[in-house]
Amino acid sequence: MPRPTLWRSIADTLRGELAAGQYRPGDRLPTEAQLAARFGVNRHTVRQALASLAEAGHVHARRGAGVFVTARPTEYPLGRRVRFHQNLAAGGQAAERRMLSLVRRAALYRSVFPEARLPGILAALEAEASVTRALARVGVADFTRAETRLTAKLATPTQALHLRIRPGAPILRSVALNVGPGGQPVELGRTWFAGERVTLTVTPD
Amino acid sequence: MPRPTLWRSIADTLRGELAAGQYRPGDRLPTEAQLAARFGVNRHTVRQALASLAEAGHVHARRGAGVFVTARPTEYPLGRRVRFHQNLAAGGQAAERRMLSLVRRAALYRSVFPEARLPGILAALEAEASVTRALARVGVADFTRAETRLTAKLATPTQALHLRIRPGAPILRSVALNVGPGGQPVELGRTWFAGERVTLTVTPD
DNA sequence: TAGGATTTGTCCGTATGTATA
DNA sequence: CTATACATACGGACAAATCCT
Repeated sequence: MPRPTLWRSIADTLRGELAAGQYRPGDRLPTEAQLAARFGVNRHTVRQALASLAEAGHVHARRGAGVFVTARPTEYPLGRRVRFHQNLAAGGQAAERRMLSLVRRAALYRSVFPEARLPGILAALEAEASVTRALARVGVADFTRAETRLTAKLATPTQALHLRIRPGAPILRSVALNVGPGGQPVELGRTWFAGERVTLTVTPD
Repeated sequence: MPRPTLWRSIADTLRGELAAGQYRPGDRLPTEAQLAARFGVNRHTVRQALASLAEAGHVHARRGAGVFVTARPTEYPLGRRVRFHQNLAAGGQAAERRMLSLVRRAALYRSVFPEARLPGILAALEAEASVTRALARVGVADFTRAETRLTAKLATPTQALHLRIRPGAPILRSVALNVGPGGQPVELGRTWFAGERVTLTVTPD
């Protein structure tokens, strides 16, 4: 449990008001100065709270305009076409970059590879930053997800550190079995998602 | 394209040095004060640059210890080529029976039905114990899961009571949109699973 | 084991720039 | 053009965690 700080409690309060529907998607929040006056703190303290809400995808700020409630919480679709929703934040390319950076730190993974079946996979993994490219290097041109198991856990301190959430926060654990074209297992991947930031979306074909 | 700012250029410089291997995973960066002196800026400006690197998963700070290079960049493991299917509904296979049995002892339901589209659904729900049979009674012979959104949460005291877990335990929230044969929405079902007891399995068709 | 030095985290205040309304 | 509102950058002070003697 993280120590209660001013900006954290302010963020919690605002998040609660967002969840309660006090502000609806697209609404503009009070200005930073107004919020600072309301909570009796410096404007920078409010900014830190707003920054955490923006990081979680709940709001987004537009210079000169205000801080607006994000249309929808962060979603990650698991459908046949894995694409990021662009209507997430009404900002265009800036929103896209923010989304990508958000995703990049919203999950942890640990994979197990069958070295007996895939000679040279370890060297390939060291040479390539991408698992996909490493698999391609040892002859697995394509792979598909054969099974995914999902469960909810609490973040350990180590996981919280890497996911940039607080220890004990809810996380989503995914264990996925990826198989090659012939159905042979090529990777058993465990992934931990920051549950408060990520929503997995499953859609049938 | 973001305007070049001081903290951005500092972050770019540091990111370049990380990429160049000047600092290796696990290494400690110079202190904020040292970096501030090196770049000739205020400590807070360095902090903003470091925050952006931390957000991207490149470094992480430990109070009293320093700022360290992240062991492994947090790469998103779900590639765009990975296809997901979902087998939690519409099949009547063994997976569904297992699913239902799990649900019975470890999950809570709350459903929303479009009464305007389904006249008599409320009466049918009162008469039938099964949602499926209630829907059949008002003319929806079959329905499929159009979309499922999954996220991890913490159990509220009320949820904990019903799920027989402790408050604050991890739970898996599922929001499923069920549609009829014509694609019309027939049920929006929210389900909370006891995360420590339940594993959802997603398998291709 | 104790305590002081180091280092990051939080909070305040002020000033100025830049985009928006 | 003017006023508003967020963004950046400066500065100082203290708290909290860690490290080292």
